[in-house]
Amino acid sequence: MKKKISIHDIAKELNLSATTISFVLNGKGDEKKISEDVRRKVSDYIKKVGYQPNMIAKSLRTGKSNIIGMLVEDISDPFFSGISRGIEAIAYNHKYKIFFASTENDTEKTKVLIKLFRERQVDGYIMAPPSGVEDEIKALMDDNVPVILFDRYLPSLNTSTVIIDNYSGSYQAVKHLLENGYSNIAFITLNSEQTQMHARLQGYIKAVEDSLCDPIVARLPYKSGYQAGTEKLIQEFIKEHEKVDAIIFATNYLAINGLKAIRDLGLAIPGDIAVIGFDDNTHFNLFSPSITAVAQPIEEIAQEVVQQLLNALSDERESKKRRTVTLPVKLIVRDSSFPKVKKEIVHTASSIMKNS
Amino acid sequence: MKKKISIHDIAKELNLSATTISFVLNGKGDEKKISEDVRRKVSDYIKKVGYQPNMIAKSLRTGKSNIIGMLVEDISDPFFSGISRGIEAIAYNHKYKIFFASTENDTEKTKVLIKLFRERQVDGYIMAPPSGVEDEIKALMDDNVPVILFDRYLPSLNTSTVIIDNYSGSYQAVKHLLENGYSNIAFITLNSEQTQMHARLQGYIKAVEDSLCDPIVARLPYKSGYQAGTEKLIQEFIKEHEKVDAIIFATNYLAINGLKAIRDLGLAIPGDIAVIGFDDNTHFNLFSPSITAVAQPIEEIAQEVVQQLLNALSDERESKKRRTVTLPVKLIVRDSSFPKVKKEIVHTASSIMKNS
DNA sequence: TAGATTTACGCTATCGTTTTTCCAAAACCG
DNA sequence: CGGTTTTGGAAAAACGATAGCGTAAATCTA
Repeated sequence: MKKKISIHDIAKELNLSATTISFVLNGKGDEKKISEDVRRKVSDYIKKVGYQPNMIAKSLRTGKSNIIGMLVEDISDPFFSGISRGIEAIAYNHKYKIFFASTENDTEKTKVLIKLFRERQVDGYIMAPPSGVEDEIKALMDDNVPVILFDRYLPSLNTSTVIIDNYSGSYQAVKHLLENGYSNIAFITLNSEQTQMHARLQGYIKAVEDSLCDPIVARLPYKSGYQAGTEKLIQEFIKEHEKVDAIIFATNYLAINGLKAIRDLGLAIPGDIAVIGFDDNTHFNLFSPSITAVAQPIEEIAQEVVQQLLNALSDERESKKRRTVTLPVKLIVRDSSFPKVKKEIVHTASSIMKNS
Repeated sequence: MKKKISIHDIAKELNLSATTISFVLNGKGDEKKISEDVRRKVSDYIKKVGYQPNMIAKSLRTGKSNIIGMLVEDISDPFFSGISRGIEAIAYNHKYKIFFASTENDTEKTKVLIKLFRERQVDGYIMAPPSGVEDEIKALMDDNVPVILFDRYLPSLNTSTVIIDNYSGSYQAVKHLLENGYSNIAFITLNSEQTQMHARLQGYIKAVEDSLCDPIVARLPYKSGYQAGTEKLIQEFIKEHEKVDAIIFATNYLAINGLKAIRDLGLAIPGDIAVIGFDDNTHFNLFSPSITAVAQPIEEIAQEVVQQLLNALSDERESKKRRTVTLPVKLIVRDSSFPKVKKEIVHTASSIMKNS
């Protein structure tokens, strides 16, 4: 590896002190009254030899790394990778780099990751945390390191948070199905106490109860591991609940497996079962039928998260303030929740025929 | 921010020298003959106060950052995020962290990113490079910094590379379609000279010519920006080529837009047009019909890339060797390329009827 | 028991910056 | 012209850890 050129090499070459080079480099020429002459000499030389400052040394000295640590559940999940993309782009414009890592929702792994990030002196954190890392996050905040949570939060902690209106998302979904003539609406979720999952469930329950119906809920094990397992479980659930005419899936992962399950059972959507997914997917409108979904505002989440973090980063006082922003969701109506009406008529007709 | 505890603080507290602490910390106790007694004292104290070494200082001193820079086209693209996920996981086990960034296939942005990474003394690079960054990559290699390319390579550069057998992928796709009775097979690709796109096109052309057919190729502008634009272009292409009975899309992005185009034209798959996508997608088997695709071995690519990089990183000599690994692809046959035979018969029958 | 060897650490320079303090010379001021 | 400011920059001390020597004390050797 070729010897990299340092600020001292430049100083020596130009018969100046490292201090002066540093000032010029950092645009403190005015403040520190460096003559135009020297400034130009320095800039020219730097350009000529292609000098690149050593950020590591800089970080060591200043205590700032200009790195943001981002912990998500799974970087290859479309929701998280979409948000990551947005965040990376904005951060890049503000001279921040992002360290991404996947927690896999594993508390221990997350702790290790936080430790790793701390060792690297990351300036701020963006996380979709698993439960069980409250102490670590608390420690960060106690040390005045900005932390922004998104997607979910930790109830016992007062943090800055960007979430979406999960409750309303489910509520809207149920209402929509009811309006379209579905009356036995099931909710398939994960057996998780994470806040976003909880809110989605509560929104569903409230909406169903408001309509004087009974909630029908399936809570699938969280770490089922194999997709096949999830699909099987959903199939069983559907078979055990014959009268269910609509299902809301609480996550994208569940929706995909649910669609497989429904397909493999030979059922029609929305003829036999209407479907709504939570968290939209680029491909949902290509499915046959296209899939109705509660869409999360990916772009806005990314923007809001970064904005909050940058604020906290730039202003000590600001970082003390903790605010929770709740972004609205949007129900994207497609064919999988098409009004049941027509179907009903046919149905009724055939029933009549049978009954007569 | 609370004052962080340093190795010297520990030394002072325990009446030892920083050196000793460092040795214990780095497991050089044996080599440097540190007594069990001292070792325990140090470890205990470290655990007690929760000391965390400052990687930045360490990096400055050692010249190694234990960071790998990874440049992909778009971190939110399923292909790239899938690979990133795999790479991150493996690297994590080897104490390496990854810096991800999206190049957006923009040469200038890529150059800036490489510069940014260099400033941070990144130990090694993994890239799916746009064209035009040959000089920067050359400079890295000249400085003995390991670089592994994947997905595509730069013909003018002798680098370590992990790619897939794009040529064979297209070839197999064409053969498969021919076997299933399709004879007017079009290829829709991007107007890009990137190696992977080029190989895919060549494989298609060779296969078509081997079968004494004429290639029918659409090269869509690379940066069409809007999806809608791409879809429109594909629609026009289809309308202009009535006899085409099968299309191979050279990328996932094209396949998705192509499917939309076909749907919006009211054409049936595979009845009117059979479809094969290059690069499989989790959702392709949920589409109706399910979509045949050439699948890339995501896991293997990630593994191979990291393995090569780790080798180069651990062994100076190894890093001089440049090898290109070509991984096989796999044609996943689904319904969108279902044999045309039956249809043909019906067709013929109806033709006869019409003609008679 | 003198000298050699081994054991168990310590000293200090160093990595490349930034930052605080300091200083000579020039400029200004009445 | 003596003293005060201003100008333009230098010197040196961090930042936190590591590495190359160095060395005192303990143990061994003959």
